[in-house]
Amino acid sequence: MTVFDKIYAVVRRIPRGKVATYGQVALLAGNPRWARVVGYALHVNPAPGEIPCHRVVNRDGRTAKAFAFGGEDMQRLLLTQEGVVFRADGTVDLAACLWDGAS
DNA sequence: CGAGTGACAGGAC
DNA sequence: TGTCCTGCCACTC
Repeated sequence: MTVFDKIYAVVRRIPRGKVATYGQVALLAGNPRWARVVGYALHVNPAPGEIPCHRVVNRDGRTAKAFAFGGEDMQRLLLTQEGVVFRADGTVDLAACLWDGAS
């Protein structure tokens, strides 16, 4: 069980309509210092159809610019379709849609 | 094997 | 309030 596997497992647990921050995923994966690794893990993203990487945003609720599976608009669209609330500035309303990790 | 880089976070200035 | 600097882990050159 590598760190990547843990990260993927956590990301896969993110329920539909909710989002998690890199720090949150890193913490659930076992170590809060793995935020960068989380980013790298999602960057390589071996299973785009299985790992909802679009549900992972930075601590500001802003989506990553270097998104590789369809662009920022695609990520925003996918999240919106799942019920995630976006603010006017294009950021996710973390106060309402942040995954608590209890699921 | 050593150095550099990266979808980040947190604390400091 | 906003921006800069550092720390961490894994991966590539």
